[in-house]
Amino acid sequence: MEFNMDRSLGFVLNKTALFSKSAFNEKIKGFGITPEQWSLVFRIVERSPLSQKELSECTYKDGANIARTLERLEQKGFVERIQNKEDRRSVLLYPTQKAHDLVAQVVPISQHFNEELTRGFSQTESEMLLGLLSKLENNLTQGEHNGSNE
Amino acid sequence: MEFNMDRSLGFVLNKTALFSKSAFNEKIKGFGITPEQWSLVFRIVERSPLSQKELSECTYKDGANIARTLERLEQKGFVERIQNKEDRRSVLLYPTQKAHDLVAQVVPISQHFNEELTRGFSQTESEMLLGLLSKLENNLTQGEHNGSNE
DNA sequence: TAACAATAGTTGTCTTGACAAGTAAATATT
DNA sequence: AATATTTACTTGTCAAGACAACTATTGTTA
Repeated sequence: MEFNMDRSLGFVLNKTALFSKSAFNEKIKGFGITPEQWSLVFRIVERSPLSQKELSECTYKDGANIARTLERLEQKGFVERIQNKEDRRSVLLYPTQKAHDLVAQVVPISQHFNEELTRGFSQTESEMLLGLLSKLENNLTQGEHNGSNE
Repeated sequence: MEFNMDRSLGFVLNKTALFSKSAFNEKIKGFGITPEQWSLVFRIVERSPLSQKELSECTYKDGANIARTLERLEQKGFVERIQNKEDRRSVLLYPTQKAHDLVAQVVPISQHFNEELTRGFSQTESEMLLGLLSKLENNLTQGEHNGSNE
């Protein structure tokens, strides 16, 4: 059947992403957050006040999952959710001091982690990898619009 | 705080992998399987008879998750689990005819999907991407052995 | 203005991943 | 041979992703 799964990009991509997430989780679990939670907290500190919809867009996550993860972050004291006066359907997200402290501590860890991921990479290789991943993503998101018959 | 999450490799990798998995899911959901289930069925057809442990190793998945996904695949009639006579702790996995038929149909779809992912890539770029991902994975799995102080 | 559609969030369900704890069988140790 | 350890698998729990159905609010339009 001549199909090599170990060289199948989808499979490799998924595997590598899981490895990477797991390794990053190791680095930050001491702070009481997961990698997904970290990405939300970072965005909120970076862009507050923003709505859940906006957070959903900039993290590429489903609104439903955002809602439930925010619930946990609120319980753990990283985020406050306040109803938007201008649009009472939406909620505005605010980071607590604890969130600011977290960002101050975890940003250097994230930076170091990224360096670890690309250990032994030339500057060109790092850029190339990001570039190819983004090109790949474009192929996918464009494929959503036109039919798949080509 | 000067940290660009959109150029953070871990974040980008995770996002791209999810996009890719979701797009592949679109292609195969008509067959009644998920991408993860597909990877198991393919390996079983490719390597049967094999144990859950061996399947776990070649798919890089947790034994517990393998067990539960196999349960679903068994219910759906893709796999049979038969106790190993030589080692009664372990189970040998056998594909059904339905699994063989599935592989015959989905392998071409997977191949085409991989081409779609790398649309507009030169041969060199495709190789480069796989190579860089594998280099990145090495950085992670080596990091498990020595300390993180370097 | 009343009916309708669109939007922001929430809740439910299923699948998967990570991880811990458990069982049963095989292997190693004494 | 009896005890301990390791191994293969199972089960439970939580976080998360995908997706559908739902509520409340806002926007549109007839």
